[in-house]
Amino acid sequence: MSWQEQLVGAGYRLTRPRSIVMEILNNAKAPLVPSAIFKKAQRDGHSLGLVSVYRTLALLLKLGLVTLVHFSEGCHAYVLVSPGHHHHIICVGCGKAIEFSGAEDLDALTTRVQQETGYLINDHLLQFYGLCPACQQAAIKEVEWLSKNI
Amino acid sequence: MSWQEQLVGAGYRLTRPRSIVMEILNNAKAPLVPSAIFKKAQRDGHSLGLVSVYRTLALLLKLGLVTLVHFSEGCHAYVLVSPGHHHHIICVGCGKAIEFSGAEDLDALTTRVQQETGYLINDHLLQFYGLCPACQQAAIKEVEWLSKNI
DNA sequence: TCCTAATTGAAAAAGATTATCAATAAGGAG
DNA sequence: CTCCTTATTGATAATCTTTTTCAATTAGGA
Repeated sequence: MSWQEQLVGAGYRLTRPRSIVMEILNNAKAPLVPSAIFKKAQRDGHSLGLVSVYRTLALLLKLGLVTLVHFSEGCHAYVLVSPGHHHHIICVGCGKAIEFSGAEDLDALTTRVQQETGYLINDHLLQFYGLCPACQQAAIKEVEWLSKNI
Repeated sequence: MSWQEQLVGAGYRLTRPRSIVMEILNNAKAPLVPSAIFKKAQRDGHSLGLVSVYRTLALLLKLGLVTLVHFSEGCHAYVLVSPGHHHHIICVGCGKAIEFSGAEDLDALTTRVQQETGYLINDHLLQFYGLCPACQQAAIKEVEWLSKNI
């Protein structure tokens, strides 16, 4: 299914700005930040507002047509690390983050990806997202309450 | 080695603002953004400039005492995804990103972390960073040139 | 071709981050 | 313990990113 079909299928209109953004992303060899997409569009002679770039990206993200790439700089949250532990699992309910060990588990994957892609890997970013035990309990209680009162 | 020793050992001074930031991070149950650290300090009656929070975090990051946590929102770069492929390896030389498959390799780790932490995992973020083949070549040429001309 | 509602763009607001520079304070020397 | 030097701080301002607002535009069905 083409992205146009996905877009229309989800009830959105196929518009000029959306086509421009998709075309630019399609021709890009590296991830682009919104302002870069905006500038590229201008250089290509397209009329496109920066705000529309933001809105289009948010939509494409929702549709799963694009994904985010995290560089080391930017706006992030900070947590302390223990020696040797550099991976976190973050609760999407309350934000609580705890560390977990297991970088070794990535070794096999790292080696394989290096061979397949030809890239020389020297760092990685791995994070899990989920519900902490407390938020799981809260979610269960919520469901119980709903089933009893609705 | 305590963080104070690490700080001083690296040639930095042990100051009030740095202690406050470390204490707040130490007591935090979730990752904190700079402004949240700043507000917490104010609520605790500490005098601390927001700018110092930024500077302190940058320093702690350099020393490896804190790490970044990436939430799904925020300022990031965007790339297209292929169906089923949601992981990227990004060249730190030129920014070029390509996808790789292998989410299955995380299954065992996911299961183990779920058991160990009690979290219910429903998403993850995995990215590799390294040098693409072209940038590796460029790096090799650079070294050759240096060894010949210096 | 017309109509309606989704979408856009410009401007402004809100937030986040960085640069500047005089005032302050950490920590070694005496 | 006091003084001195210099790293560090905090206030202000500048810069940049992202979101909000709202009137004008336009996609796509009638």
